[in-house]
Amino acid sequence: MSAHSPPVNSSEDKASSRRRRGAPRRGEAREALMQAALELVASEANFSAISLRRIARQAGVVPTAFYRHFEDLDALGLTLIEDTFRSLRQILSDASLSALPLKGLVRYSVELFAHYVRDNRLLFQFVVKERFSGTVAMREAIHNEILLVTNALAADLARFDEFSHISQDDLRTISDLVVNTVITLSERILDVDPDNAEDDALMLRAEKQLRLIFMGVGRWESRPADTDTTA
Amino acid sequence: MSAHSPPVNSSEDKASSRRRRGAPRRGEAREALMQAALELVASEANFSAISLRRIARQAGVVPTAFYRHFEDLDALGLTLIEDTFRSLRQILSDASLSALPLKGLVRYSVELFAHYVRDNRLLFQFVVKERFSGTVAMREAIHNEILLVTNALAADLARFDEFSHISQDDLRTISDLVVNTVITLSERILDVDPDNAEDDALMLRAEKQLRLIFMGVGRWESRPADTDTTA
DNA sequence: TGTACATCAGTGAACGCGCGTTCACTGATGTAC
DNA sequence: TGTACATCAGTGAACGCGCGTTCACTGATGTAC
Repeated sequence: MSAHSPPVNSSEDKASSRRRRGAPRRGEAREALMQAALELVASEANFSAISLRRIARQAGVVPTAFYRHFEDLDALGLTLIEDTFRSLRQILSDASLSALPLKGLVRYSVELFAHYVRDNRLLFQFVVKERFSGTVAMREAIHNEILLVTNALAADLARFDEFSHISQDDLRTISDLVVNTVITLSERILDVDPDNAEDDALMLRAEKQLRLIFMGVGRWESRPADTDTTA
Repeated sequence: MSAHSPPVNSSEDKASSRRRRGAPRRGEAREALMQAALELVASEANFSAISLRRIARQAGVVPTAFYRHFEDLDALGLTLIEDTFRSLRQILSDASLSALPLKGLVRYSVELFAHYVRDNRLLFQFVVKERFSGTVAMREAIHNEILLVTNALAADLARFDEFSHISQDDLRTISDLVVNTVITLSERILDVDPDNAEDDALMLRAEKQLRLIFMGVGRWESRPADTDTTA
């Protein structure tokens, strides 16, 4: 650009490079800020590395507008985590897994969960990144929500006759292993291109691992005997 | 402090609040910078949230000294990850697990690993925090190192007669599940006070989960038959 | 339906601060003789 | 052992920049009449 260019150009350039979307309509800024934070975290960094000003810019809003909706960045982060898990809890209770026959349950659950993770990519990417690196409040919130899911799974498992020989405590230990395996699956799905066929291989592996676990449960006694190969 | 205090005091205050340790001796600054980064990440944030200047201050060194040892912060981060895993690989190969009897191996491995994690708290806390939230280069480095450990475990398992009926591919799937379980154990140990007795409960749970997995392996066939409860 | 008014979401200027990086420098350490 | 010199780890001043937060403001929307 020559020094004689009319100033209006540089002003337009500045506006387009600093704002990713048109200014949101009145009342939509809160949603726009949350979406902007998710997009920035997913596309380049973690939450602690993006600034309030960058989020506002991405949302098409002036930095000070942020304070109309959130006290600070922490509050925004916690809201995103609450949103993710409120919606996950809904999905899981709608699915009412314990009403289904045990046969085929593993495949069905893995597919349900993988589908849900793909449908909520940005939210899950956020949670995965912040689970260990977020603020104490964010990490505790995530940890507690995962604990709720684990306990709910243990309660669901307790309703199957096949597991009646397992103690409550052992059912929680088993659920913990299952939940960790499913979390690992989500982390991997999120690491791969959205419509990559590799997803299928990841799901198959997780399925195999879960079936392996339930095979072990078949032989499990809550006071394991010496039949244990590695005791 | 009154307005009449001699200026020398404020100068001393400033020095002590800005420098955590005495200036390192010549040639020790590189180590001091790495240690400072680990301390800051462990005690308050993740790597992307701490600045070059904070690290230098914590190390007792002027900010520009940083450039004598690392090209930028990324280079420091990658060095810390390489260090962690070089040392972990050493431990694991020294332990030569495949030379031990299968009986008792789970307990022995869990204890070895937990001990090692506790002995290298800061390094592991760094890796756990950066595994998903670090730069692409850091995440890839960590991912690749974990893959190496998983493959080594699969190779070790292949040497046991007890697993001769399992295909190479399934051994990797099993090793993957084992490694993920052990990673989860480390994350939990690191989340708890260094000398907290809760560690024992965490180790017992991980041990149970691993024994459960190996019980499943006993029933596993590489082309699983209909005996599978949940197929 | 039309008008006056209150509310409050969004604005834009301004502030002081810590940041990463540059540069020319200093002075301790190791080496050659 | 003693001296002269080269190296280069560590220094300190300086820069321009984006940051979070404050403040007084504007003007669109919803409500009362």
